[in-house]
Amino acid sequence: MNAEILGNHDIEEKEVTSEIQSTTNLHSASDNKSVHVNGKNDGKSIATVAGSSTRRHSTLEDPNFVENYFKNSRLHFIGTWRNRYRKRFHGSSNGLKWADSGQNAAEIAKKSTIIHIDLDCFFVSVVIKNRLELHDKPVAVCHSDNPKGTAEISSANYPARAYGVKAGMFVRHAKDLCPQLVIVPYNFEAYEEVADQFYDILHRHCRKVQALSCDEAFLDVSDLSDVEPEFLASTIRNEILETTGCSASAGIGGTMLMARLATRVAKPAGQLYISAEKVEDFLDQLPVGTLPGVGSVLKEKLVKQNIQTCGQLRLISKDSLQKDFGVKTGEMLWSYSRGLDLRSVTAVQESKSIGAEVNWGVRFRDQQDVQHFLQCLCKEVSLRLQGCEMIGRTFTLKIKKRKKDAEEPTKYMGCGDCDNMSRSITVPAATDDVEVLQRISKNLFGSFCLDVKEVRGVGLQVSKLDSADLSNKGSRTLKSWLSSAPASVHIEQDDNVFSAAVRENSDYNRHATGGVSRLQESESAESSIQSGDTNSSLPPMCHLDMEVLENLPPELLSELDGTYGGKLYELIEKKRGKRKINSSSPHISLDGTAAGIKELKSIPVKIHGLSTSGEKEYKEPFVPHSSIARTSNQGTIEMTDLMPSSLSQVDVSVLQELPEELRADVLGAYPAHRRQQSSSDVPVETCKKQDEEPIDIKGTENEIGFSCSSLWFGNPPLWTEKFKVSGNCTLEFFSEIYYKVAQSRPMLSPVLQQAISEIGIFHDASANELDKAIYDVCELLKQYIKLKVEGDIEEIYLCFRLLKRLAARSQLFLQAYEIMSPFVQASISEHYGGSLSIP
DNA sequence: ATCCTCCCCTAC
DNA sequence: TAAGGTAGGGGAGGAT
Repeated sequence: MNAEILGNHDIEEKEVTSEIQSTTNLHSASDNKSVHVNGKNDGKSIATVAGSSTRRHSTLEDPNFVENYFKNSRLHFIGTWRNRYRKRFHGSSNGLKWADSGQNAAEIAKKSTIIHIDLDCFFVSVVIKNRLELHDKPVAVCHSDNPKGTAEISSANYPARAYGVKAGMFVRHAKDLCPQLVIVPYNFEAYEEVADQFYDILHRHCRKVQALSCDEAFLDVSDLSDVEPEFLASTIRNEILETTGCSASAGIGGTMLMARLATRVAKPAGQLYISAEKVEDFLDQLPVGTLPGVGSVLKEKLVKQNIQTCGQLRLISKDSLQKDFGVKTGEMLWSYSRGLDLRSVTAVQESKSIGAEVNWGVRFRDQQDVQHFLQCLCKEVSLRLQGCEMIGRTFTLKIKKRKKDAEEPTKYMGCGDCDNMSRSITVPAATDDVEVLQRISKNLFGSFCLDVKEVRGVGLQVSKLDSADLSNKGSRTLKSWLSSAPASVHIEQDDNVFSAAVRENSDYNRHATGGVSRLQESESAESSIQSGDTNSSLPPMCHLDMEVLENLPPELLSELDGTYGGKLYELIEKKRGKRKINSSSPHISLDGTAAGIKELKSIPVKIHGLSTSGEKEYKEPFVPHSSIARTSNQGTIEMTDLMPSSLSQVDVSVLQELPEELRADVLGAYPAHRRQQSSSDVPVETCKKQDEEPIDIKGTENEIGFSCSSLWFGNPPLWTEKFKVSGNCTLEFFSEIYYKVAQSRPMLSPVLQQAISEIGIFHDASANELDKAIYDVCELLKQYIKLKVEGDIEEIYLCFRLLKRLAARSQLFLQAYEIMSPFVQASISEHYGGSLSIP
């Protein structure tokens, strides 16, 4: 596509070349399509006919807004075209893949011949290809023909362009320029069909085809020495015209850069070959803005330096360009201005991210609207991931928020002038699961602390992708981890953990206690937190403590905002505004919640997929980070929370300051996976008494092949007794430590940590005894891994880091560590399809 | 140095 | 009324 699309009206009318615009109601099954024109053009275009009076244009009125929106979005069509193409042609006999020729850059530059081919004003041409009577009339593609409207022209044919009609222009403006302009609606189905024909033809003539868009491709014809490139281009163009009814233009050159530049000149319905000798002349007077990669911003910068043409650009040294525009950009400018381009024609690359966003028609009244929208968006993203058979680990939520003084946008239902913000989180195991996406996006949204009425756009992007079939298991496990809960607890599937917990009072108190115990990770933690009376009503907003609010985890804050009818964020913003803060900065000034957000962003444990390696993504668990450890007088919290929305993001003292019912809500909102984890912190018998699903620690052989007997059974667990009488002083020592630090919290990590802090160097026993001790420790670890691998991988990670530290001081632990490392990897791999990296 | 996140810019 | 998406790349700046 060349560029006729886009163009942001509210800002400027930018010249664009692409032609892809779209049109259409075609796929929509809705019975109320609009029809703009019926083949007449008597100088008056025919107004849109709406079939139903209840057309819905915003998130406020249409529960299926997201879905419908994408069906009708031209930009969505363009944006997703590449994926459709990939599916259609990838692996087919057309063979998008070819072996690397192994040429070096210089050879490529010398010998290559590239053809760039591009359909002329694609979106218009396709729609009018069978309507000859329109061919010499000015025609544009647009959603609506209302001359007063703010519908955007998506593509205009050449007669229309002669009047100055351009893509991106509002219809009313276009009609000012050209009153007889004929408006035709999009026809996405036809675009797909023509694009398929187009690529069929290209593949028939050339093996090396790189698809740029539905109407634009590069062909590397260097190997086709028996065919004259110009003749080939002309053959292809003729075939395209005959088959599709649409004209195409072609550029031919020694590099992708020159081929593409040639096409611009060749349009419409022509072709141009730029030989090596003519490159310099061609570039000399070429405006810098014409170069690919130079958009409006860069062009402005260049023009400010009085650099208008490539000839002028060539006079600047590479160093200077790199200094002014960055290393890569400077290099690009330097090369392109000389016609140099080292890129080679390649098949579609692996995708690095998948996402969906909506910045039109987004209007929310309250938290509920937001949640519904996020749900739909997550569903969409999840489906796209599944469609590509990908899963991902990093989730980025993008928000458009009305600028402080921005008025209602000129464009109907547009986003207008907005501040953009984005936040991301990386989780340990990749997923495509819609529920996980929902939970995560909800948290991320909460972290922005927005007045929902100001939101004008929302997008969710998933990156750190992995192939779904490789890591299937990991995804399942992550899902079960996130959504699991003790059997007796009913968790709302509508992801409203908050209200579910409040309804279920008894469970809720119990979990609240579990939550507290989780918070008291340090030795001398004391708890004065108790659940409050949940029956009392919420305190008036004016009684809320701002600091307390701002330290709540984002999810909870957004929940609370909901219970206050969406007024809470407004209040916070207002107070914050008074305190100072440059809220006009697009660089988010959410410092009030920064603590929680920081936690959200850092994931201490990471499993990297089988295909990735060498990633570093760890947070040192022993270094207390963020305000939690800093401000808590309850001791240090060692591990950050794996998942968003954890109570561990909250300073305990903050909890204590909360009004009782809020505190109860906080504890009730404690996420499901944490509750389970917490309950597993409770001695096993206690769990049983409470009728919770007992943790399976009885002697079943698991898949990896060890007996999971009972070392961790009981409180204190059996191993402590066994170690106490082992006769090995190190083991005895561990047993003692357990009683000292872990009795209230039967976990291994505090024991290991304490061992590290109490002992400098371990005095290992004699060889004989040592073997026995190693065996005992390994057995203990094995059973512990089995116990924790599903529900608390962080704990395993932490233990192994500690173990590694112990290994430096003790032969016993060194060997245990070496023996257990492969074991823990196998276990992690089995459950998550990845490995645990212990730096 | 090298990584990461949060942007912005660009193409289509 | 109208459907301002999607994805890659790069730079700034901070963490390690």
